[in-house]
Amino acid sequence: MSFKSLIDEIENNIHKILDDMSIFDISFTVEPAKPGFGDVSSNVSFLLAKHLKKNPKEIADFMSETYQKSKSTLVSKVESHPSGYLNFFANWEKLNQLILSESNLDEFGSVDLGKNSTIVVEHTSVNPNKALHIGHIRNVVLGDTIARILKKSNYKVNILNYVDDSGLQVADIIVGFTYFGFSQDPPSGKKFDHYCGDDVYVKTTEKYEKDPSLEEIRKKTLKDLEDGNSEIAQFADKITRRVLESQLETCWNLGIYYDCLNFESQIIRSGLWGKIFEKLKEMCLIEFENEGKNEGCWVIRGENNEEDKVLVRSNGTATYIAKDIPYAAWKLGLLEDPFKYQKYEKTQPGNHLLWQTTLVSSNEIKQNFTGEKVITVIDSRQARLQKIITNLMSKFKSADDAYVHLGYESVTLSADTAQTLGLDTDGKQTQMSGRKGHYVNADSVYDLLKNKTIEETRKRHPEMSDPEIEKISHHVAVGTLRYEMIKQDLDKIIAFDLAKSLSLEGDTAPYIQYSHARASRIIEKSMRVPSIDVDFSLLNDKFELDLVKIIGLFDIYVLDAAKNLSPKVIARYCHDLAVAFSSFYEHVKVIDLGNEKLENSRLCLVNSFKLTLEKALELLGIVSPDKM
RNA sequence: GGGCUGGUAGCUCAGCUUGGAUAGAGUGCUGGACUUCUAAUCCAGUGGUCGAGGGAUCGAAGCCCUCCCGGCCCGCCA
Repeated sequence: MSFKSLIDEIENNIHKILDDMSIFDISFTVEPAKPGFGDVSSNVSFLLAKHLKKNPKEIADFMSETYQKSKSTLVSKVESHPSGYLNFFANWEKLNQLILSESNLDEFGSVDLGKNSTIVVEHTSVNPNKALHIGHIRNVVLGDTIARILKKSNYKVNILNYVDDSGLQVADIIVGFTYFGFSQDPPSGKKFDHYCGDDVYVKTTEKYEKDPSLEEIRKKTLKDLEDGNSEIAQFADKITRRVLESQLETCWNLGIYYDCLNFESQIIRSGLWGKIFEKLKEMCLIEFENEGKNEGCWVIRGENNEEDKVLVRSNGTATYIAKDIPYAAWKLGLLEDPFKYQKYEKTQPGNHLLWQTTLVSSNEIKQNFTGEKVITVIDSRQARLQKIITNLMSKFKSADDAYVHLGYESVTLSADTAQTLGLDTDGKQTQMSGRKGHYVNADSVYDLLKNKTIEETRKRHPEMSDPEIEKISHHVAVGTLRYEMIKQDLDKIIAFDLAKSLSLEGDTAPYIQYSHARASRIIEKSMRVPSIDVDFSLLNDKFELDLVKIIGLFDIYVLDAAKNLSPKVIARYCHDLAVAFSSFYEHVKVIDLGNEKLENSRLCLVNSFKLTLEKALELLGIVSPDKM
């Protein structure tokens, strides 16, 4: 609750006033005020202006006068602004106590949007034929952050990673291994996923371009992959699992964990498609074409001028999108589960239990990773296909929002970074391409960031041990990378620039983490345990109250982020918190004041800030170091 | 051609869902603050026809329409 308590009080009082006037159908806002306009503002006068045919200022005068008579515990003053706004000033002594006490609770910032319902978040889902590049990281970080925010909002979250182990991209590296003589062992020091992506995949696809006749081999390999008993499929399974393991190392290093790995090959072999196909026919969601260009195919009719989409070819085989339909339905729990479950071979850091589907027998008890709602994180280039699936699922589930495609714009290479990769893009940003080898590996960006941070940390702390520097630098590097991936809106392209991404100043994770380190240091140097049994009336200057206020807004932003599936809301909140604290830090001394009561009150505030920032950063998967 | 999407300060972006006060950050540039709880910081200044035009409104960056510019998608490929 916290700051929300103040808002609720005002909202209730205004409602009562309106009730007395017999006005019931007005949805006014009561929001945290802009700086310089009190603590909370309401636009109620503007809305009444229409209703009562008076000007907003007159109404605001009337409202503020009437409001004085209301029962107030957290409001100290109401003012009507000449513009027509109604501005409220808080009783800070009481609000300080309320906010700072609550911020000490573990569940501070939690909201109950989910009512403990189950939701599936699927993310990552990178073809297991290459290493993750910086574009994949946007997906991974976005998905992981959303999952964290939803957990904080009282959803039970099942996090899935869909492993497309039977597609064309996998076929390509298998062709490389079986026909072009690539060794199964990478050069020493190179991760297996990097080797498959940088060498086998890129060089194999180069060969196709020179010799189009190789297309036959490619097609045949792809077909063999779908038949689980073929030698090729078994070999591919071995290879893709090695790549997957390398990819997971990258994700785990960034603090990203999963609940279950789902394999496309198993979905294909499970026979789920056949069941869905029958259901689609029964429900008349697809049509058989007797003539025209799609003669002999089953299609989904296109909406608003869009082309029809073929689901089943005239030769009876299913297309790519058709494979996604049973999986989507499975995630929503609409199909009888054909899978058994095993623990993944490797343990995730922090002992987060990781399961995987299997079609062979398993001694483990049956698991359930489906959800009442499903969020699938895929970049917006797939928006059209995802829209088709969303439509189908809304028919199956009779709910419009059961299946959500969470789309986001891609990460491109800035002109400068493209140039360092040897590409001339005429001064423009350019799309990454795994096939062509035009990308920046996630692992290498992490390494660069970490090395730079090690250097910076060593400069500041010559006394620090190497393992400690290493640990701090890891958290800062991960934080920097994660923050860059979510701080802007999902519909903005990120033009990744290697040089600029190494900045550790300004609106970056290190700036935010640094504010936490400063707060920790104050507490450490005080040689005291912060308490909430302090005199809250002593916290009364602008820098102190600004900080209390923003601490109190945590749950409001969590709710906003969860409702709108918008992690950048939390990123901005963390930044705002850090700005408020940095400003406080420069202007307000906390220890060695010679006034123990005041020191204790300020220490309580510093500790509240520290605890709240830790919780907020945790939602972004960013660790808060005590020193840096 | 159709569908989706972006256009706000030199650059990168908030604000738009729910119209109202003075359009905010970061970065850049200029200047100032470290014997002090860590300068990965703070403070001040600089910088805006909110892509263009029209419409409804007492009131538009925001809503509606048209247009311009950029990006992505549109296979019986995956």
